[in-house]
Amino acid sequence: MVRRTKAEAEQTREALLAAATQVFLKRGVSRATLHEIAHAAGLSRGAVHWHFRDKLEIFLAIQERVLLPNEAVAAALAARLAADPDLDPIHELATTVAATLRQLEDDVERRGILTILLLRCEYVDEMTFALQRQQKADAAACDQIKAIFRLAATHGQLASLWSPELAAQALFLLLKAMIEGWLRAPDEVSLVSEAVPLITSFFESISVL
Amino acid sequence: MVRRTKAEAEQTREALLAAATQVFLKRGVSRATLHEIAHAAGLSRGAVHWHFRDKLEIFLAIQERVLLPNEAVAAALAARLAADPDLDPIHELATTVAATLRQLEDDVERRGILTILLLRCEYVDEMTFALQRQQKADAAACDQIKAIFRLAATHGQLASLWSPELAAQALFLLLKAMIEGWLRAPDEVSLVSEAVPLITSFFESISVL
DNA sequence: TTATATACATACCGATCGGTATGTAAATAG
DNA sequence: CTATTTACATACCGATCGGTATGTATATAA
Repeated sequence: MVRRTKAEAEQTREALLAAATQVFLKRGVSRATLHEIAHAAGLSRGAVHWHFRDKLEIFLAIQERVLLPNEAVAAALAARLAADPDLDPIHELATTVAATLRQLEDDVERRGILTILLLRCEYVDEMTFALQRQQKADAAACDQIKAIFRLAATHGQLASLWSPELAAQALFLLLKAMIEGWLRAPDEVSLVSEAVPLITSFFESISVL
Repeated sequence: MVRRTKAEAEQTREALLAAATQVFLKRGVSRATLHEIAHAAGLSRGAVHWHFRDKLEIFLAIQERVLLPNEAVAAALAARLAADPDLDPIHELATTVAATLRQLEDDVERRGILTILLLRCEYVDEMTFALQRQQKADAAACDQIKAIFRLAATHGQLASLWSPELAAQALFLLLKAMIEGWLRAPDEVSLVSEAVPLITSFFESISVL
């Protein structure tokens, strides 16, 4: 067989990850075979074992390629507020949420990976590490949203019914559940058109008029 | 081996289902072996194959033993309102949600099964049927909650910001996400103490004062 | 009481899969 | 230009697992 250059080798590594994503999606992580992954990439198991120690390493490499939805919201929001600290925090939060949902809806690869994380993976033994990672990321994102709402509360923008922590928790949970519902119903539901009215009502409902 | 009476045979069937639940929880549905299940029940694979065609049949039998959380809320609520149609629908809904959460928190077996459905199962090939069943149950439950809020709206109890459908959807999603978060964090979180304040704020927030 | 069906346990078998050892041609280092 | 390493492909091997066939003692029907 022809030996490849370093650049070509990197390409085959990418091809293996892309193939593994498809195989994980179609067959689930457990049933996915190293041979299936190699074959889907037009390669042999030798290539797989050269680039990755085992299936877990492939899975983790794929997982690290995506931000969880709430993570993405928190990251985008932090970037915006860092660029212009005078922006209205709640307004920016609402805008960022909508923008993140719009981006997500069109990103087929991210949707695939998130589907794998949610519906094609059994979090057991070595895989529990992956779940812990997701939980930490979610907790961090929720904390960032809480900070935003605390800021909003000091500006008197939050209705008295909602503590900043409770409002953040609610938004976090709504986002999570909406996206999970979308991932569960392939092609039946439009994420943005279902989610935006709901978060709009939510933001109006927790805001001081 | 001693042949059992019909009643004893039914007991071993139950023992196999209980053992399978534990094995699914610890090892995930995919990795769970028929031998593991049999061994956990103190039996042999012969017993498993006598009572069940294959692992899928065991899984489906276990799945049918539980109501999904939102299903349980809808069912309990329907029973209450059937018994006394003059009850205040929103108040009963809030009460039923809290009661259902309380029940769920103490029911170790249900928690285990729900954990399997959420985190120990890859919904692929034959398993997609199980996911479809869950989706249908969720949709039905959401529809029942919508009906409650429509009723409340006709009584003028719903704040104008929230359409009955949107309010139902929001409650449905909040419940779902809270319970999923609880299932993901074994023993770290108390479901009731985290969830009740949130749904309380939610109900106050969507209600007309 | 006897025949049959039941409720399992045991044994065998073929398929599959991952790890590893090995082969090999080309890239790259010297 | 040669030696070595790289980037794979191929081959072998042992473990595992599910299906099935078979054994068997007892409950139950007649």
